[in-house]
Amino acid sequence: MNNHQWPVPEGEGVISAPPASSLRDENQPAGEVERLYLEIFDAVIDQRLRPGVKLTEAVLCDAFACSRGTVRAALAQLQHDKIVELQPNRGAFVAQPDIKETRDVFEARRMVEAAILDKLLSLPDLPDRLQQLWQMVRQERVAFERQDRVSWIRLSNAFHVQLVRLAENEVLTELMNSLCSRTSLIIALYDKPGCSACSFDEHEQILQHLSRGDRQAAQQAMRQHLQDCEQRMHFADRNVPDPWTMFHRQL
Amino acid sequence: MNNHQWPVPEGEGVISAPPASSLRDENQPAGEVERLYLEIFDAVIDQRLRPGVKLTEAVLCDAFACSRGTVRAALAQLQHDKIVELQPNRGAFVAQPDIKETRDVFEARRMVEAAILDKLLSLPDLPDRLQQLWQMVRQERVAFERQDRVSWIRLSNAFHVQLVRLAENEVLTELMNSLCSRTSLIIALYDKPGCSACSFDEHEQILQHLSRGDRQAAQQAMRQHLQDCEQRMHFADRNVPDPWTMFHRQL
DNA sequence: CTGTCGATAATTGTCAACAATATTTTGGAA
DNA sequence: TTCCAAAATATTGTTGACAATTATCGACAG
Repeated sequence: MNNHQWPVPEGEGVISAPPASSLRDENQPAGEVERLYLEIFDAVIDQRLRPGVKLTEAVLCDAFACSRGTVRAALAQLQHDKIVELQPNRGAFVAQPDIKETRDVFEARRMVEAAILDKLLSLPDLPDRLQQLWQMVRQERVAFERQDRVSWIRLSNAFHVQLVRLAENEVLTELMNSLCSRTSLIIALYDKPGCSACSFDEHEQILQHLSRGDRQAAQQAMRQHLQDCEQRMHFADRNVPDPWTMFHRQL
Repeated sequence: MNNHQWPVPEGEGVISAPPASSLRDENQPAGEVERLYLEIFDAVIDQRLRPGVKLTEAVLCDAFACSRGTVRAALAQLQHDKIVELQPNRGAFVAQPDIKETRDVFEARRMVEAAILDKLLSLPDLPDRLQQLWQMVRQERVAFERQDRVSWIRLSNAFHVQLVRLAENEVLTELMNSLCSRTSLIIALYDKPGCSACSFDEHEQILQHLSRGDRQAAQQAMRQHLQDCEQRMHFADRNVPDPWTMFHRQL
């Protein structure tokens, strides 16, 4: 299992094997549709499925050996998470967030993550809880140094999600999970590989401020981090995935 | 259309006709499943479907004259929004948020709504935009005075959603929509009808502080408003919807 | 009377076929 | 050749049926 061949927009070749663990919680009993959901979700986040690619139902249910009913259920859920766009009678496409959505997502993240930092700083044992995050930042550095872009994006998201998880609020955790996955799509569309600076460095700084209990500095660092990320997006010469698909989406 | 007979836990009689407009945005082309989604969603928010009630697929597709595939798709989406709980091979139940979830939802709301007030206060033409909200508060008062509990809850939610909408951020709006609907479920479960004080009064105060541009007071009023609402919840003698259902949910 | 086991009934999970819609190809005329 | 129309193909939307699982009821032993 798990070594299917994804539909590729152009001739990008066979994708590498998907990673074992997902960003999302695996608390549910996980039926057939949940498996498909996670499979496609991961593929989009890892950019094995580029934004704008059409997800033909027949291809999917062939790739995963399941019926179209299952595929449709999974796609419906993904649409609800804004990971795919479901056009009536046309089919499902990996979502292509526009400039407005980019602005909204990052603004929401700045708001929510600032509030979360505030709460975290009121925890008495915060430095202890931060241990695992230091570990995570080290992994980020490794992924960055060996140019492993997929792992880097995945770990970068995981950092923010794990940070929220420390607040022990399920609602906020799921919320951040959703925002992070949408951010991944945005990065896939608008970020230039060359420009993706050392964000693990900024993560490290945030951790330092947090463990020192410096509220002001932590807030500022997080705000700057998110703002930097947003401003790395280039909307002019966008990362067009596939002229054929673009044409048929009337853009 | 729209005058179906909902499955009722005990002998609560026939439900009243559902209201015309929904809380949720109706931007999508609205397929068959979207209709079902909204129908069930509204019924839950309006408490015509009480928490814990089982939603049998056959009953639903009989009530709305559609196939089970449609019903399953709608239920899957509702599960994703935490409006219904989908137990594998057991069926769908209207969600019953527990104490922890209640805490988390209200904490998330305090965080997000505080941040939103901050943003709103930076808008130059805020007082103009607040016009429609004054109108809304008046409606709340009317609903409260004629003891129309359903309209009151609906309008109370709408107030918060509309307030967020002024910030012109789609992501935040949808987020608040989700949080408000979950709040409705919580109120249905844990609030005593008698105790639901004059919250429209608190809404009015928030508006006053906002139109005066008094950041400190507005923040405090919103915080207090949400905290009051949360503390009106009584977890001891909970509003048990149906012993039969409760039993089979292993509680 | 209570609790356990087994058969029956009801409900969900999955699938395959059909109808509706959209896309591609084909054919012909300017 | 280029453009337009219409048949042909492909894909999605919907439905109904069947298999798998679970809930209900009744018989029976303790």
